[in-house]
Amino acid sequence: MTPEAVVRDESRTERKKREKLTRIMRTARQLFERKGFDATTMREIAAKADIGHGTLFLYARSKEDLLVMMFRDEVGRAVDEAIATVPRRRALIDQLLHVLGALVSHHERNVALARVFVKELPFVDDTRHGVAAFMANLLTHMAELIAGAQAAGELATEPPPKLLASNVFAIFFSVLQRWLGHQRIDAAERDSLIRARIALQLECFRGKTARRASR
Amino acid sequence: MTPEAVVRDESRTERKKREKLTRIMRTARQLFERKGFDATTMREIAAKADIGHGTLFLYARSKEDLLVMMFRDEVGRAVDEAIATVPRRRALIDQLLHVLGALVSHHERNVALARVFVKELPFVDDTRHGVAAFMANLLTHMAELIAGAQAAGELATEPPPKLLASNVFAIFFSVLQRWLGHQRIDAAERDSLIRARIALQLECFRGKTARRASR
DNA sequence: GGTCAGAACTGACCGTTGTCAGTTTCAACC
DNA sequence: GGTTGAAACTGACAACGGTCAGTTCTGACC
Repeated sequence: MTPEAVVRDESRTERKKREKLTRIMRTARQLFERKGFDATTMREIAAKADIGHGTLFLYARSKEDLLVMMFRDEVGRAVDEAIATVPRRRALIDQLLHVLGALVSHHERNVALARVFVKELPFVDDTRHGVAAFMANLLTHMAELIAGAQAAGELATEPPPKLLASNVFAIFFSVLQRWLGHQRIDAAERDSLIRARIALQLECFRGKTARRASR
Repeated sequence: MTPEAVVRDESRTERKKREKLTRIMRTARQLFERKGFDATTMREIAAKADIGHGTLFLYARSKEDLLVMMFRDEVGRAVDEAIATVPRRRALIDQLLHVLGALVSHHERNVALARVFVKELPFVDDTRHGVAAFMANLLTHMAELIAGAQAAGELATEPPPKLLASNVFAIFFSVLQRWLGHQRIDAAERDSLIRARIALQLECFRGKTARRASR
């Protein structure tokens, strides 16, 4: 099924819905970025998107939901690009940080909005927007990088890649939460913490070559 | 300074404030537990605590804040007790799970409230209630358990205990978020995930005896 | 092209949280 | 015990998010 076919198959209703959603997302992005999350009202977004404000709640269950949908799109694209440009023949940790760094970079563009996103992320209802799919995609690719390092002998083969990827992401995410949360740490400390703590999880499983060299 | 001295030094204003806070917390706990978080209103809490509802906002910046204050107290006590009863001469992971398990047990009493708490925890303003102190306390004691295992030769001495404790907690917390968040996993899966993933972080640093035995 | 079921849409409405200008209470000092 | 400045308190108020009964649109079928 080509994209054209998809578009052609679309009924008028479906096309209008899609266009409306696009309009909503663009408007929301503009307002959230210009005025901030709290200062933007759902009524305002609806008015600027030229729909009744009740309609807006058919597309996003809540204001937070709207922001998560928006971020999921943007962050998803950023991560996809980062995955496509992972440097080959580099240490595993640098490859992982290449991907996770893309996430950080995106969040750095607007810390206040990122805070809301990161706060909601673990709690959104995944049946609506594809947050679960986004996470699954990210973890799968991280697991592939890990499996690659295992195949190359950089890492011991015992730990299941998926489980290790989950741990690495959990560690990363906790630093992200700390950065965006109450404890105001600066960018430098954030980055060095991310590296040090992920290294602590990977280090132990360093391949036999690496381990012998270090002892 | 004995507690009596503290009480004696207290002015009438200060005593009334303290009593009012106690009354607020007790009332909030009752209502939150009976009716749930959303169904309880700030006006209702204020009325039952016999204060103007504007006053309530002098004691808790928001409704979420109120819940966090309440949980911080309860969970703090639960953790302190767990720390005091850590089994000696057991594997490190069992000791850590003894403490973290106390947290889980408490949250199991009311999952809906725990969800709000866990969602807010990384983002509360730590200058008000002692959330930062609570976390510092927990991480310090976890680090002590780790240092103990290192001294006993159960664990390699390279990893800084504090850093390792942070990682263990991050991993634990991510499973907690997943349990309370969108992906509904059951208690059994939650517990086995917690154990497996923390083991993955600790395993690598198993002391020389243990490592030799396992190879 | 007429009919109809259901999907999409709307805005008046509700109850909420959180604010703030004005009021009361308090303790320290004369 | 009178004065006073500040801290604690209050509830009318504003503005918001979210709901839902009623309305409009749409496309499938005869």
